[in-house]
Amino acid sequence: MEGGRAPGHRAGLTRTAVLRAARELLSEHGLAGLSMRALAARLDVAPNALYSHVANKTALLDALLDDVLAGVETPAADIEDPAAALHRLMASTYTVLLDHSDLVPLYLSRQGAHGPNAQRLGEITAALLRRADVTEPTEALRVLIVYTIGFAAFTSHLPPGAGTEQQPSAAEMRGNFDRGLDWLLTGIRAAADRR
Amino acid sequence: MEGGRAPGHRAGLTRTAVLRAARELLSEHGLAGLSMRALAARLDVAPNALYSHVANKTALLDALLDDVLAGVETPAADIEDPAAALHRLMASTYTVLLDHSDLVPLYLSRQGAHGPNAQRLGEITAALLRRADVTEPTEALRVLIVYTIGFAAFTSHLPPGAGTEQQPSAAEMRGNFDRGLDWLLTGIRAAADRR
DNA sequence: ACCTGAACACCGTTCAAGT
DNA sequence: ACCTGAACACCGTTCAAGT
Repeated sequence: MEGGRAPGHRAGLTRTAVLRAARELLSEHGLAGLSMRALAARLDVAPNALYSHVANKTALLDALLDDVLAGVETPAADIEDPAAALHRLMASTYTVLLDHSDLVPLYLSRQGAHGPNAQRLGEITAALLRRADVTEPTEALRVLIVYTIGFAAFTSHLPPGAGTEQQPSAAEMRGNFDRGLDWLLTGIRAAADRR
Repeated sequence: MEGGRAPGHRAGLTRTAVLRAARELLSEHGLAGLSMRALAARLDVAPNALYSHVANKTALLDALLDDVLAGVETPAADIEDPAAALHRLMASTYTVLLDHSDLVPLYLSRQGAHGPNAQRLGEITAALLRRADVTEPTEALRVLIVYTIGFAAFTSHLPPGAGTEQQPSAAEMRGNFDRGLDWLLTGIRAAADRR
């Protein structure tokens, strides 16, 4: 009687609740811990009840992937220095991906997300590349995306105590990412200037 | 009596035979089809018999990963143009990875292979970077490896009939890879020249 | 419309026992 | 040393049935 939106005695499961529980399960137990059965158990529901709210596990994961990208910091459309803005945009993407490192392997196996957030980021990046007079903005966009997700995938799989030659620390990888991003953007602009 | 090396009536399983069967299973049914049970069935053996020859599934996959790298074409140690040799080496790696596209996701989740073949390739690449007067050969090496495996991972997951804006064809991806590799090597050399 | 019980067709791995 | 039978503790998904 006090405003609860579930009138009856049913579980009152929601798609939103399913996705939230999936995120919690993921951050607590990793990708391996996110099974449909574990998810159902956490929601006090039979495993197959989930299929009333998500088509299947793949669809659930796709929704999770696109949601994460909402956290990427995007520059204003009329920013002065498009080259610097490109660096910041990719760096922010890298940060956000690593904040959800359990999901990173999935970005790779699906070639990124494809929901509304992913689409928006792609358009912003393409616009910046055009404003930076890059001759092949479509190719450069793909290279930057692959580079960023690939690097995040490598970094996300580091074991907790790392710092050897074979297993660099996350901080070292971050440094490598930034340096490589500079090299890439330098090379892209050199090609544009040469035209 | 005619030279068979298995004297008795046992299966006569070998580590080599297990690995070979795993490669066959992989190329025929993909990574999802490579289960320990399917592998045992193909070898007419109980599932747990495999554990006499490989420690577990992870060890089996690690061996598979390093084996593939034996196919990468390496330049002579005294090649004239180290920059061009670097491009060819990474391009050959990309080709070899895509020839075994089912394994590519595994390279990522384990940050490359770590067997003898992987080690040898790493040393050759590092030597080329030093000969090209790159100021940070270790960082450049990691960036190149991540770039190559990352790109292969993207390409390897393309659905058979591809060619749209969202889903480029494998040929387009190959072009993107080469262009991006040029950009990267250009940026790396620009940093070296600037010093 | 949403949820349950039960089942189907699988996994990787371990253990005790045989030869 | 190598293999088997049997089991343990899981998976994702579907189907028929209930409310």
